Amino acid sequence: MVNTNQIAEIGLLVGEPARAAILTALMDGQALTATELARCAGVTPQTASSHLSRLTAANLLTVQKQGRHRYHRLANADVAKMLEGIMQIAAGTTPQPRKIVLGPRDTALRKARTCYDHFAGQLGVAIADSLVSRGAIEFDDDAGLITPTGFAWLSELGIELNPQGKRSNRPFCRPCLDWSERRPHVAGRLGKAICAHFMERKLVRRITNTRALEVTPNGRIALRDMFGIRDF
Amino acid sequence: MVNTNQIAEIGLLVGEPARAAILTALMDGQALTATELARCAGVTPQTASSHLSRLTAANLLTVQKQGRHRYHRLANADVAKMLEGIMQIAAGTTPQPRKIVLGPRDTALRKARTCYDHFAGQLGVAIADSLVSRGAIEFDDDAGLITPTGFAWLSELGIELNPQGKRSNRPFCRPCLDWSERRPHVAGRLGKAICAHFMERKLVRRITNTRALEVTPNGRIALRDMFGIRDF
DNA sequence: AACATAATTCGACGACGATCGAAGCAAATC
DNA sequence: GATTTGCTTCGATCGTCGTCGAATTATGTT
Repeated sequence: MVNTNQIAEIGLLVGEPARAAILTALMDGQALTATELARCAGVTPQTASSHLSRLTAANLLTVQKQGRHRYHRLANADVAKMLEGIMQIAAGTTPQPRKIVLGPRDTALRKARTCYDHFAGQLGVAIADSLVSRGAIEFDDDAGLITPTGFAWLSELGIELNPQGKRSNRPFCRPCLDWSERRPHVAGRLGKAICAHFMERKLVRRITNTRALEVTPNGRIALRDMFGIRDF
Repeated sequence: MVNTNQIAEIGLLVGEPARAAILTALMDGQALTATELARCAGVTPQTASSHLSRLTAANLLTVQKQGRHRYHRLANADVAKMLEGIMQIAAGTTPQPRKIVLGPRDTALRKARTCYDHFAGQLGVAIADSLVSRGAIEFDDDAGLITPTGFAWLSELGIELNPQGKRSNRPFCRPCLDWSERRPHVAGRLGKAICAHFMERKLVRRITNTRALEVTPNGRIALRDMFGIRDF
């Protein structure tokens, strides 16, 4: 049984700016080294190290040794999902002052980024809209479903979903409310599959040191042909 | 755009045992007074008051004045969902020492309780299992769906769902992984509707001062007739 | 072997915040 | 009006934790 102390422990871990920065930096599913995380959290490596060991001890992160580097990543998708939930609330907390000018980095993040293992930002939302409008998926606040025709169509595009080993015989997908767009994008198995598809074929590429993504020329063509998205 | 400080702020709020206790006490959707919350968090009313004002300022709680009492409740279902997510992780954090003996209160909570607006515990899981086994709903890790036959059958039982005004034309429901049973129970609109149905007809009743529920004699009959659940 | 870099541990400092007593308000009851 | 009860504000105390400098360990490079 979960007691309140265990809950508070998790909250405490997230409730520290440096650690929150580390966790959000890892939200895109990448594995980063301790020093990289220190830099993006704005603290010294010693401090980051202490944070990382605490996060790892609590099973929020896992470490992978590779030479003299230690790569840190989120322990599993559930942790990402929890962080999503917190970000959802955090976004609504302070009606943040209407920013007049967005920094270029912010703009890039809004445009396209990864969210653990799937697309988010305007790109993520545009893909979701396209899938909904052509009846490939159906969305609700809490749930999503891939229609039979959608399943077949995605298959033709080369996006394979493997629902074997699943409790259900229908292919589900998960809507994830985008905190920048305030509209749902596709998460879950389908979101992961789409993201992987684009990554493998180098249709998108990570902008170094951010969670932001850049759509390559081939990617632009693919977005138009697959999803009818023209302005990327 | 959500920055890390906003996230840390939420974490900080949850990351304090007294506040975590307050939030979990409100997880069942009830509204409680400041002193009640103080007692169940194990702090003095002054301390609780300070916590409550912070939680309210952050829009995690809302207050409702009624005479000389101030009733506090979770601001919305999203907050409950966020807490669910945290509890999910908290449950997995420490492989808690295998409890040999459970206190009577724990047993009652495991047996049946509310989770914001729906059933949880053995009761919640049993109902979910029953719905799945008779094909009324289908579950996946992240999503759930009410089948057409399930929809009709629930209607006959007097459990009405109103999917009007919703984005989708299909009735979805949300699986919510039960932290005591480690299996999904029904949340979302359907979960709420079932819970309301049972509450209205006094088929279950709250055990005072806990989130635990008691099944009344009529409730036992209803559970058997509706869902084929015999051992409650 | 010597050196450079990644990462951790240790210790000390400083700040934030949780707590409760005392006092102050507000609303109901006598 | 006086009293009781629910709740909040203020102020002081005390712990905890985040931080970084210095030193240590580990790995890779020259």
